[in-house]
Amino acid sequence: MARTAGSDGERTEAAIREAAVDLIARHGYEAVSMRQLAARVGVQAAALYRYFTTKEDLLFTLMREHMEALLTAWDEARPATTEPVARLAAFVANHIAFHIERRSQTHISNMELRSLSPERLTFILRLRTSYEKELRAILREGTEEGAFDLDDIGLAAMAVIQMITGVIVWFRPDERLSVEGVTQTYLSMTMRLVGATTNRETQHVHAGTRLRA
Amino acid sequence: MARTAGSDGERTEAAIREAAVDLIARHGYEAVSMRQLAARVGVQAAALYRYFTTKEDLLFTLMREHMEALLTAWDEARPATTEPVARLAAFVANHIAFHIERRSQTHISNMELRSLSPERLTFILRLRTSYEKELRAILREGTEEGAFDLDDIGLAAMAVIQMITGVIVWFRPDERLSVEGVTQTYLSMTMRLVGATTNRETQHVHAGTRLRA
DNA sequence: GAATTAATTGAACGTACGTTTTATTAAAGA
DNA sequence: TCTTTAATAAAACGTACGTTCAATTAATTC
Repeated sequence: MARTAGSDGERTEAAIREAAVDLIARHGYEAVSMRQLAARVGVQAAALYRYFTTKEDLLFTLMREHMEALLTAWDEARPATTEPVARLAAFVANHIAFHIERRSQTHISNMELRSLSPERLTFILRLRTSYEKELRAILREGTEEGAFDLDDIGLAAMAVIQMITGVIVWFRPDERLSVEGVTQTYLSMTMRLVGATTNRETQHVHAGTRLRA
Repeated sequence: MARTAGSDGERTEAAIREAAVDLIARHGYEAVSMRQLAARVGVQAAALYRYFTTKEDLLFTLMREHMEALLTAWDEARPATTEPVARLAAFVANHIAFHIERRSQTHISNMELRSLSPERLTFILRLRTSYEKELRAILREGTEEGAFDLDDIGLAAMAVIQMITGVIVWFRPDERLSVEGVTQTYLSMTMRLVGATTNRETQHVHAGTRLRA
């Protein structure tokens, strides 16, 4: 046997990615063998190496694309307004929507970092940091404007990220809760957490507005 | 060679546990080999099997004892009062103190669940659930009494747990922040999150949550 | 329709793993 | 002191892993 009838590189590569995301999210990177992955795709293990030079290269590709997609999603969802509460709400809503839609990829990006080589780990962490910076900027500027009430911006940012990312640990789309309902609840918890001034728009919003660095 | 001079079963077992916690937390369960672990202990791999029947048995033992220790710690820290804010504050403070003190074990219990057999996984998850029930009870009763303002108890409980467990992801004891400072900040974020009635009770909080020495 | 390129198979390589077995020595008990 | 028990080493077993290589067939190009 050799090349099979109807074989197509693009389709095979897509099938590999899809199967890898599912298997790795379910069993963990180290627990999934190349033979197991190949079997799921319907191909021999050797065929995988036409698309990814090593197993780690496959993992890295999945992670990089996930992180880049997250940054892109936020770039597109980012609101024009400078109003802190609206910006924070947009960030949280986008984060939750993205993570629910891509549960498996997120799980991988959170759990399998230690299987990356040092250079690749650094690369992924840089992407993650630049995403977290977005939240910190919102919280910092909102605090400066008096819309939020925070002592420690970095600490609050970590708390918010942990809280809203935690959704994927327990939330299942088919349950009593809708995505919208969960998002609403998390939005209100977030606003309380950061001490957002409620309902009435803050009068002094524009007083101290500055451009971000 | 055979039994070595000064060898002692109890000391060896303790050394195995200690080395295993450190190595597994650092590299992951699957990435740590029995030979690597044995080398760290200063012993041959075969010697490990005198203390743990399999590699998974070792992992399970570490996890079970960690979860039981967590429940015991809360049992001892549980305040006599029924005052909701004080109870919640005690829970959060104990949780953070415990998790900072046992970073590596917590990391293992959170990350390596999928390496357990189904029965053992169920066992560990049962312990975890019974711990989370404690928090839910506090939030439910506090809400009924009007001390908290929550729509969805279960959802709020998950959010709080995720937030306060997240401390171990980034907190390092030797940094600008002290354990006490971090605990205080998380306490106030938690109280806001659950919509606790403020100020008067807040002072009560501070009085009731002195950290155990 | 011949030549070239794309896609895959099947077999193999070397290595590392968890675990078992057997032998051997140290310590404890009689 | 002699016997028993505790603690370990050393070697081996079978297996599964990531990866490579050569051969082979399908699709595309000229």
